[in-house]
Amino acid sequence: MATKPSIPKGTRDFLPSEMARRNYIFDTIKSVYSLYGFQQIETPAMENLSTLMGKYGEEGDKLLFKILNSGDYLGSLTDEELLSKNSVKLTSKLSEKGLRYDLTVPFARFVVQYRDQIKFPFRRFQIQPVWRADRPQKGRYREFYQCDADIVGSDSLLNELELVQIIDEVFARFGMRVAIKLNNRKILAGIAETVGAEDKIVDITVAIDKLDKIGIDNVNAELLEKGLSPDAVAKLQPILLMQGSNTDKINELSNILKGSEIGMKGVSEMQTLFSMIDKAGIRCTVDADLTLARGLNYYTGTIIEVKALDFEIGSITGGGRYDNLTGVFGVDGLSGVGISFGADRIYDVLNGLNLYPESLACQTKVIFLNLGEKEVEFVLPIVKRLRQAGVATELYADAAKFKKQIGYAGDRQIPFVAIVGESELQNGVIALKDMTTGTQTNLTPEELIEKFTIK
RNA sequence: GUGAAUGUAGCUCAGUUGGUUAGAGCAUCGGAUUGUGGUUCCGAGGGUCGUGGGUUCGAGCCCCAUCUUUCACCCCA
Repeated sequence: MATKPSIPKGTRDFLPSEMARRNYIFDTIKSVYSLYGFQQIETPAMENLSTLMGKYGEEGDKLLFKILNSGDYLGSLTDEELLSKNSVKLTSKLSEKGLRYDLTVPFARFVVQYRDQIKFPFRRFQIQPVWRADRPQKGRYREFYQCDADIVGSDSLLNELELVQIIDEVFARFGMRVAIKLNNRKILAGIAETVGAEDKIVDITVAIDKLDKIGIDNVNAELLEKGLSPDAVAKLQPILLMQGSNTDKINELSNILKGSEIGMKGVSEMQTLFSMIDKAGIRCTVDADLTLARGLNYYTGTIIEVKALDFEIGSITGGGRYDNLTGVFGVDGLSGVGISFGADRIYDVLNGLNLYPESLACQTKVIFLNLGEKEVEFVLPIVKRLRQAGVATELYADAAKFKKQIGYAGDRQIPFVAIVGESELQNGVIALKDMTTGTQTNLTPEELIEKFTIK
């Protein structure tokens, strides 16, 4: 071992105790998805670069991990190409595969490819890692899990409602307080149209997305810098500073945007969605937030973002509607809407707030100590019967010192220790020690099995 | 991609203005205690001071490069 072994930057190993917590997160999300009728799929870690490139904007392309072609990948290059040192050009020759950047684009590819086998509207969920060649920092990794649920092939706003309900249910199960923020890309388009800067919609959304972070003055400065006219910036102010209840905001918007057809469409969608949310009885707060933009530029309708209320971290869940995602793969007219839980950030929040259930500490319920050959012979069938009854049971493999064995049980946080030594063997009983209280009782094998199976 | 900070034992850190064999606590392992842990006492193992250069009689300490981790920007889960 010449150098210390290590893992690539922005990646992580997970110890058993961490996996127990992570599985709790995945299992919770999974069971809620299933409850709403979503079906699981998986796609490969790597995709053809042609599938990935150009779907996430210029920035996104830079953040794609590319996989070097196998074999003699330099052989086909001309000297001129090699000496040009043009990374962008050479990349297309050296690499034709990349690691997936998110789950939505591969899903769009999947839908197009299997459209003859899929029954629409298609509700699928997918829990897999994605990779981004970003510089890691707090809550930001190069390999992280997304937990996506999407509905494809339905325009109904009922889908948006169900996604909001899923978010509500999942975070209720986690015991986390969150705020759901909603906006609509059509409203943003309407705003751009109303201030007379349709072509600047991306710049506008990116800038106003930062409002609560950098303040109104900086947002205005950025807008001007991006080439927006002072007049347009002035017109934007009442929208940026809009206050009040969701209904107030929607009413005011419908007033401001009445000249914009697309804007009014967005307002009406938002109105419908909020009235459904009111009737459905959502536990967490749901706010209309006009400064919510979200970076991914394929969203075309509702956009959703979730923030934790008691922990400082980026958004922990996001999503929205995209009218024509499959269009880039040659199939038009399929509308989709989806959300993605950021499992790694949720993990950070649950860790920070210590919100895990007690039962996660140890899966094993009981461990039998190994106090000699005869004792093990007696214990072996009991262990088997416990396992058949579904009780997670261990048997200490080595006839080590008593103290060492019971110390092992303590360190592993195994709640019960079953002791069979010389005297227990003679009486045909098992001494069961409750590790949390320290009390110990003698039980017959039948009593022992009964005790664990009744619970 | 831009700008900063950081790096000494498995972990958290000491380490005097550069000066002999680099320390502590926790953790690990062993013993006191041949059947009772998580809270006793004793002992042991473990570091080419992130890596590579340089300055110096001499570098953990000063300089340069590089990598790692962390933070901000960009962007995002």
